[in-house]
Amino acid sequence: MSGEMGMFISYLKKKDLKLTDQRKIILDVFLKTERHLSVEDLYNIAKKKDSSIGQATVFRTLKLLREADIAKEVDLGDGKTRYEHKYGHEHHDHLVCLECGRSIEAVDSKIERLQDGLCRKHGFLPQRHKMEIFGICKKCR
Amino acid sequence: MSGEMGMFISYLKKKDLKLTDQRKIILDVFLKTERHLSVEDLYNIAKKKDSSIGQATVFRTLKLLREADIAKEVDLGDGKTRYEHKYGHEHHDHLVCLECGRSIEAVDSKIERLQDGLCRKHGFLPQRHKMEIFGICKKCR
DNA sequence: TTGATTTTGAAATTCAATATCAATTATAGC
DNA sequence: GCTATAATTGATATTGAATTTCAAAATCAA
Repeated sequence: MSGEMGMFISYLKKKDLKLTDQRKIILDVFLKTERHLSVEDLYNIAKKKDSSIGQATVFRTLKLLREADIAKEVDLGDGKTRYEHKYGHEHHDHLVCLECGRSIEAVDSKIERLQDGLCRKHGFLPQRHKMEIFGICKKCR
Repeated sequence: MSGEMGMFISYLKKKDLKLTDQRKIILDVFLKTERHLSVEDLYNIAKKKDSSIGQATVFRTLKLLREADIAKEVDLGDGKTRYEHKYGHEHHDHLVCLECGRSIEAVDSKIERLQDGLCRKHGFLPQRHKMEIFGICKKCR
């Protein structure tokens, strides 16, 4: 069992929620996919494992995964909310190209540390954050 | 005439767009309002100045103002896109409280500098960015 | 095993974002 | 000022992601 599955089980226990087959399959598939997934994307992949899984469940499970700090919301500026898992990934920001739509994952641990400091200065307890820079990428310039 | 109006006129000229009464009124009202405004919010305010102004025009004008770098998109996590003007404001991030919904504007020039550096390192030309930290504010803790 | 409670999936609903289109308006060139 | 051309407008319709609904099914503590 992966660490993420353990985190999820703990989270569900804490909230008096149940561990269902659907939730297990959705998390499993989610962790194995290295992409920014919309609800529909993940639904299409999960369906292959268990054709009875519905979109609503995927939607609800992604919300739970975000609360459990296993998933991260990403906005690529196309009007759909996308998710990525945190498994095996350092913190990173997204540089989203307005020309080709591709996104680069850029890491800077200093930024995160400064963000935490900023929160502390305001007595604010951070839970998650969203950070996307939109512009033109190297190739499109 | 404010600097912003000048910026807007230049932008419109560059794009071969026209300066209309509606656009002037919408920008004027937008600059005078110190709040995070949804399209509907701004529509309701602008309507008082000129009751013939339609939502669609407000929506389209806000888009133009963002392109002209006069407006900034803000996500307060309630599913509506909001806008704030940049007039008289330093760059700032938003700390959005998940309990009470209020948002704190927090400034850290170091973060912005690091972000620019990050972009440069990836050959990326930044145009705008979105940065919101969600958590619990001082009062709600 | 039981029973209270949660979960599920199909379908319906909501609602912000966006497109449509005929009428109106801005502006460059005469 | 006029005219032609292209852009703009606002009411309305449409889209589509996000969310809710609800009866049937599944979970799990006792």
